[in-house]
Amino acid sequence: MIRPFTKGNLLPLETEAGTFHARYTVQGLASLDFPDPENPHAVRAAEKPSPAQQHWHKRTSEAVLATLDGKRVESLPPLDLEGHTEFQRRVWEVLLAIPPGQTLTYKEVAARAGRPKGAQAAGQACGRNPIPVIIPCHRVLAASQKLGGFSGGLYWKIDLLRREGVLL
DNA sequence: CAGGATCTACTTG
DNA sequence: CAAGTAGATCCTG
Repeated sequence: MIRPFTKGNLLPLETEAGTFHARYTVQGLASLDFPDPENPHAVRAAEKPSPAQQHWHKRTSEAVLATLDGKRVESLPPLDLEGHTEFQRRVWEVLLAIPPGQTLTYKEVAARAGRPKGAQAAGQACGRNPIPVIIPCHRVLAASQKLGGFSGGLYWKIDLLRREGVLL
């Protein structure tokens, strides 16, 4: 995934599942990328973070590691969701409230975001989530209890759910 | 206006 | 069951 004109500092985040990359602006965590599937432990960048960013990165790392372990996240860094729409932010707020091991359907997410008939729009918003894992878009399934989609690759959706003990 | 990480309600093998 | 069709819905660029 190439992001040529993004701003902020990109910091590597080591896990047993590979090296994620977190990007921070002056406002907080702005995006999280999955490890490179070709070379999971490759480090794409290690820029010089501000003290605040270093502090945030520690919390991000703990949150990602906890989620990979199926555990509840204690605290999050500030999230920089600027540049997105009202509806998207509402959907992401809904996702943040889903505990590990639990799932909602796209329809339920839409309803909680205030648009009971906007299931497809909710799916669209999930697909644009810039901070997967932390904003747990993997905990949203189709109404048929089937998987639905996942922009990070369905492998990750299955793996993250399995780590939380969700059976499909 | 077309296109989605959808849903429901069909109909057909 | 699975797969296909059709229409409804609504946010996005």
